[in-house]
Amino acid sequence: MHDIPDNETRTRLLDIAEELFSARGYTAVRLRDIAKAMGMRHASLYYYAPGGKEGLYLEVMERTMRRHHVGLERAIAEAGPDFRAQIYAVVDWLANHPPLDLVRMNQADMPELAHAKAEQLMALAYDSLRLPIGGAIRQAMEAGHLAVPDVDMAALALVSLVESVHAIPRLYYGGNLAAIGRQFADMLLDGWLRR
Amino acid sequence: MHDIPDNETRTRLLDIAEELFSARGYTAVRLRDIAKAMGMRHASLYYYAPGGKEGLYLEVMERTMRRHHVGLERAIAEAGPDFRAQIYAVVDWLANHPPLDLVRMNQADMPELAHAKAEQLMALAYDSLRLPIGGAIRQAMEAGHLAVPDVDMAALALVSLVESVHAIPRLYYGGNLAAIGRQFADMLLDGWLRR
DNA sequence: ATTATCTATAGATCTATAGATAATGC
DNA sequence: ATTATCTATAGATCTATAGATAATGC
Repeated sequence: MHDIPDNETRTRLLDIAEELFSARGYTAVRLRDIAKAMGMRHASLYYYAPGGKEGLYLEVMERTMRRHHVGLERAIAEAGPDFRAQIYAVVDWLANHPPLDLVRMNQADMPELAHAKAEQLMALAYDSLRLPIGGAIRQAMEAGHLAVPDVDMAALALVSLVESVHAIPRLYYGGNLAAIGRQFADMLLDGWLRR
Repeated sequence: MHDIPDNETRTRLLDIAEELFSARGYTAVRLRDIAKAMGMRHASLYYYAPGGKEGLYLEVMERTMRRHHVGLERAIAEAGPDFRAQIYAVVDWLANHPPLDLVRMNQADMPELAHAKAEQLMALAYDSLRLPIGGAIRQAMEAGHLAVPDVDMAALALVSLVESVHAIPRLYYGGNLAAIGRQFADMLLDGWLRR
């Protein structure tokens, strides 16, 4: 068996696979689709991804989640001490990456994978979002700026709410996902009710 | 060609197909899965659904959305005048029906269907949620109880937020989806920030 | 000799159709 | 005669593998 190359073409494969898997999920993406976007025959994908479709999906999604972990951590750190600025940094980060549909992953993608691998991936996914965002929330809680019933749930709620911009038909918005994401985040921060 | 029967078996088919399509989406559900849950051979499904997989999906999801429209309308009406009670009624309604993943529908399911049918279904989906929930929001706005930047967006945000309970691993919660849904809705109504 | 592709194809799986069969209803 | 299933199978599509081929590197 050949060594798996670690070059530009391979990262391009991971990027393209990420884009497709993130948007459409495990089953709806065919190796053909990935190959077409790569400009090669689907058989050639096995040169870069000997683990086949399942191996590629797992590798790609793990990479996605690790990137989110460090990226969110950094985005929050660079946003300074203001909580809303930190949340906007989270929104901008999420809006500038492929959609992250945790419901679909949980309900549709995971059942197609080996059980142990699936559990491991979902645990990584939750940690990658929970830890950075939860950290920011916890800090603001301790400073007395906000009150949420459960920090982890709140972090998950923010992600789900922001990601729901991908459910808005393209016609409806000007294409600026981050702007709508911030609007959604504002609703969550300020609340609907007048006081 | 035979007439399509309109009996108990057929509604059972629609119910089972709804459960599976709603949870896992168009491509991840095989006619075999539906047949297995029905306790028949997959070829027999064509007796009740001559439109095949695509026809069945469209019919089932249209039925789902129409049911949501009238069901939400009624649930809100029966909740009385208090806005939070109306929102809880929405949460309870959504929590007691199969998951509704608009991002997955938009990004993964629709591209698999005939374009015109897909557009029609998504329009129906948005209207079915927007009209009842948006109605309740608008009324509370006019009464001066709340302020949201965009009523339709707010309605979509609520649905997405509540449906995200389906992203929580079963282990984590006690199984009471509606309770977590209410907790999420409270976050949106009251806001995270202290004032 | 190694690297990065391709063609060809096996094998599995899926949707869909044709036609047989058993049970029920007139 | 109608209704509700089934078996068998065609045809399409998907993943995966084997082995050929061309280009590049030593």
